[in-house]
Amino acid sequence: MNASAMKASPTKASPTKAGPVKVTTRRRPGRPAGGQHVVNRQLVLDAAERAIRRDGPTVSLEAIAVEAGVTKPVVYARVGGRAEVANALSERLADRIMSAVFAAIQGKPIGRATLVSFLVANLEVVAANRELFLYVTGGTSDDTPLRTLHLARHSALPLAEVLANWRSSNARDAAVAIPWAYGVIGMLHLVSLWWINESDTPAPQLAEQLAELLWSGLATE
Amino acid sequence: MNASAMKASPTKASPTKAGPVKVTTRRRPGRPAGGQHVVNRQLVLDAAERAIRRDGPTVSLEAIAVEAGVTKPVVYARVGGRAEVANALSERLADRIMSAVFAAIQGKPIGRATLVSFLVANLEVVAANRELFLYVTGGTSDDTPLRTLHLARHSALPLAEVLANWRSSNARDAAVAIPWAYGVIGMLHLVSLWWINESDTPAPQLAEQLAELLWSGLATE
DNA sequence: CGGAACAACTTACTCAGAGTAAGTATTACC
DNA sequence: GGTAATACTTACTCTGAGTAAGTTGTTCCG
Repeated sequence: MNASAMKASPTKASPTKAGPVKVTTRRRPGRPAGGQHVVNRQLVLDAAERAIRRDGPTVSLEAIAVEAGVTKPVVYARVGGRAEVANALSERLADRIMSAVFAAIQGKPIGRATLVSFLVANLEVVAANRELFLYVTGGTSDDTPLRTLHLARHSALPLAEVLANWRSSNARDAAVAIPWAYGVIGMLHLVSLWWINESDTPAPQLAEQLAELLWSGLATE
Repeated sequence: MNASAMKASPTKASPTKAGPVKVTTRRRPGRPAGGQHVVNRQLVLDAAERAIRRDGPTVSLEAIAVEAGVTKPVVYARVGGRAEVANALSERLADRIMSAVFAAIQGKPIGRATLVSFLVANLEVVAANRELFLYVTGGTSDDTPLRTLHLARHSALPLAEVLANWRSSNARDAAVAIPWAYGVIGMLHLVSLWWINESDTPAPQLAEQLAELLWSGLATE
């Protein structure tokens, strides 16, 4: 389909000089006046997000470039190839999750209620960034598993630190912190994937179920 | 008949590889005698696994076909495109994991020791199928997240059934079985990914750490 | 026994998208 | 005003997925 290539261009820089068409027409070559980039890394990534939300996880870099109002080499200059775009967006999503999480549990002591807040915040951010989540966890790149790890690390390491401190202050072995953190993030990862695709359980209820597993464990007595 | 000279060329002697001269001679066209396929679905998938182990998760379908001693359209006829190859291999890996798991916990009652056996079996199969694991969890296809779900489902649903029965027999709510199953599988998924890439903790020790989380939960007292 | 029909392939293509080399317009500097 | 630097675009190459058309041997029927 070539339609996607020409989709986002509103006007093809019409030669009629009817007026100052300030639309997101593609920049002309040449060094700009301000000495600054017109479309910086931030804006490219914003455009990438928009394109992903619109076209799903299979958007091409070309489409992202068009959405940003530039051409492919500019995307390469600002952020890099497909893998690096995905990595950058991974970090964005991880940061977004971490902000929501810390906002949700700020000041609270570690306990079951805090755990539920943590889980709900996670689920809600994923739900609000569905296409982005699918993009960074799948996409079309070669290194997906490594990027999954990359994304996970951004969530897991802060969590591991919290866990390690907490365990230490309770006089318990802190060596479990890292595997536990990856475990919890992995749990959230797959449950989120299942949830946004095949379940309509409300987030708080799902969080309660997960909290029951994580807080009390499987043991019945 | 114009090209009697090129008839005898066994293969194109792949220019890039200097590997094993195993190169199975490609079949000539024509209906075979037995009326059966010479290279069936099973053999194609075997070849795919071999190619993945040799070339890593980025093998092309072409390379898989060559490894199988056939050409691309045969691969398409037997198993399908890249996504379907990956799905089929996902099921293979999931079955392999499930066999190991059931062999490990057969007959044992559900308890902490059984949980550890379950986890160790999982980790060991993943470690023994490292490249395959990376292929099915990453690969290069469009639908990776959905295939991840596909792979996970093959492990999660049997587990969910076990959990549901166990919860019911203990007079506890069985509705948590499905989210818990996805949670446990997701935990194993990401921990495995982290483990085979960045950790050298022995499998039994890692399994113990995870078991501590899953069995007793985070609660300290 | 001699075709027509068919089955199982291979060859050779199309198509899309990632990544890059070369060209062009604009500004800055001396 | 001319030269260098800069910020782009155009236009390419290259790889790999997926497919259409051709080729060779087998079977079935008269």
